[in-house]
Amino acid sequence: MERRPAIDYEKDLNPRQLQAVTTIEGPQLVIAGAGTGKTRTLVYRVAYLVERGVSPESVLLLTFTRKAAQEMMRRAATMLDARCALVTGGTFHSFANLVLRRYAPEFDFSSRFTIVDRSDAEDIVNLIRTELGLQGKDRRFPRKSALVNIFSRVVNTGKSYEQVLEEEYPQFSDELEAIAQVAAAYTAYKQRHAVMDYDDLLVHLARLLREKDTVRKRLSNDHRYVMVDEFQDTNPLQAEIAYQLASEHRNIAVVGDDAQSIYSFRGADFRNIMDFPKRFPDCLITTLEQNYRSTQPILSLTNAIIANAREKFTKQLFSQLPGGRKPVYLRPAGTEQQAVRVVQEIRRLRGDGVAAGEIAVLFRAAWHSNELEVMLKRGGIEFIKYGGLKFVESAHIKDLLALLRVLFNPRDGVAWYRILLLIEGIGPTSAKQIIARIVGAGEGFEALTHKTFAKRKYGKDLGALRAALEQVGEPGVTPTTAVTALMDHYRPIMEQKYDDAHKRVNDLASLIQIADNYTSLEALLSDLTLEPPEQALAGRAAASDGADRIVLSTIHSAKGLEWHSVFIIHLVDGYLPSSYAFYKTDSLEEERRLFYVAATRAKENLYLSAPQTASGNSFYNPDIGGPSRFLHEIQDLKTLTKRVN
DNA sequence: CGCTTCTTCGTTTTT
DNA sequence: CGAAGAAGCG
Ligand SMILES: Nc1ncnc2c1ncn2[C@@H]1O[C@H](COP(=O)(O)OP(=O)(O)OP(=O)(O)O)[C@@H](O)[C@H]1O
Repeated sequence: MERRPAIDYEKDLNPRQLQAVTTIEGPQLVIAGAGTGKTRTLVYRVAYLVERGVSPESVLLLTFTRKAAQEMMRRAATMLDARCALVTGGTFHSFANLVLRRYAPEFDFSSRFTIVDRSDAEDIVNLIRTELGLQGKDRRFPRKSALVNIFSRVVNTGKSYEQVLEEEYPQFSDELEAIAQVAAAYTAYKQRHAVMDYDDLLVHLARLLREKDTVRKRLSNDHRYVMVDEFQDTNPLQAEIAYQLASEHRNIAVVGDDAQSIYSFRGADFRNIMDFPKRFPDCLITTLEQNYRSTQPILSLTNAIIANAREKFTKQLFSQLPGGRKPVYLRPAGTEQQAVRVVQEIRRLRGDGVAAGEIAVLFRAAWHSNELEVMLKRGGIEFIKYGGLKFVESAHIKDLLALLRVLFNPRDGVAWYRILLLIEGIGPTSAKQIIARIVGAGEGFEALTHKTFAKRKYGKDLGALRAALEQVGEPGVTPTTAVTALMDHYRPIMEQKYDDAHKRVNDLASLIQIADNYTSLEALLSDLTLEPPEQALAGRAAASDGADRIVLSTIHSAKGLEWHSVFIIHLVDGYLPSSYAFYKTDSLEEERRLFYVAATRAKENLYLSAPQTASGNSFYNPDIGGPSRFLHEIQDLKTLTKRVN
């Protein structure tokens, strides 16, 4: 076992952190501002537990976002010795997936379920909507994306359909009954076809814990120490899961910052964090005020940003890090000049020896970096972009994945639908008939060569499909073998379908690379949905993995991370805050917190860029105007920042 | 079934 | 403005 120097807890932690780390029994809440060492407290606590003989597998670390989960698990793994790499954890969704693979049969669900992403969910809902004949020319029925949104809102907020419709979709409140009907059919479909959407993972896990006492006891006893990072981002469903997991021992430590709550759109409420002490009146509450990430000039600005929030628990932070430069305030003439300016500044930082991986550009919405990306490419600067069209969302990858999915779960109706529509001569009607035989009549692959279909003009193609699937489907195939074989089947189809097939072939090849890291098809498929390679498609082929590159990220995805130098671009009313939030107080408050999260990512350098003119999304372009109101409202902006051209 | 043409509608963030 | 959906034709 690799030896690392013993941890000196008293040296590495301040007294309050130390108390939180060494209090290992019972409930506790750490509520503290950005960069005060909340995650550090958690990972030291992991080491402390393991050092005292707690088995690492019984320590469970959970959080909502993938990036924060990765960061948390990565930091935990570097502690103490190799044992710390064995702690369980990740996102709530990935944990739910693991548990449900084992316990789904408890509620009559197949363990070999596949996980559907948003676009699959929309496709299913669309099928149902057509089948139920709910669209009419004079009828204003929600489109598929709205329906899926509504369903998800209901699940994540715990509100009723009635309430969600009234509050968020008043234009559809007449359709309550029909919407509920679609929802019921959607649920039935998912059970019949053994598929779960993202929300189902949480719903089913919560239900399992709530209703199956023996399972709850067992899981709770398996995970004697439950810890949740970024607790302000958990919604009621996730909070319930955490509480149930701790039900047998009450060893639950949660850390969070109400000022960084930015996921209300999926049911998180920053006030929820205050429910913890209500539920556990005897809990230890730790607050932290010293920031160890940023220099004082940056902190003075971020304190000023959050000071304008209406409601907040956390206090002013201070830093003892030496030196530091004032945040730079840029006012480029337009968005193109902004991109040029940022590239220029990045070059300067690189010249000064700042590593590329220590530089990040943050923004509100994925498309805000489009211009900058062009400029960076032109300048030969490599970058990683988080957000935007992902590798697994491109049509050809989805096609190939559909083939893998039916191999793993032959009942997966959406996957079949996608595969069948690729065949010339098969449209929605034939596809449904064929699927009815495969799944409904339980015939499996054999249905593909059933005499009804064999004599139709696409009979030969169905036969070839069956042969391809059966050839791979031998027990014990490795994911690599499966992907390679199905790629041989799919490639000619792709070449016929897409003009730019020669480019797409590279992506299929990267899928083989990815598959190489897996030993089971289940793990490959689950990961590709739950933790897909999040790099946008564009950069994939060019960039060698692990290379040190500039990061472009949405603010949401930057949560929990830190960089030496951070740029926040498009600090313009209409972008940040998003014009969508202008007229809702709560949303505006959340937009401010978003700005706060972005600014608190910076260790040494912070650049704020507010272009003087910014054309919005061309058509829907209201109120995009001056610098962000969150800059305006800061009284001492002039002294807190350095204006540079 | 697969194609074209016309109309309508919503617009952000994540798993 | 662009995507989704309705409608119509061969
Ligand atoms: N007591 C300490 N001594 C030295 N460095 C510390 C201490 N506490 C935290 N740090 C460092 O400060 C930085 C921020 O810590 P950490 O990421 O744990 O904060 P956080 O509270 O989780 O922040 P956020 O809420 O913004 O994600 C890290 O680089 C961490 O190593």
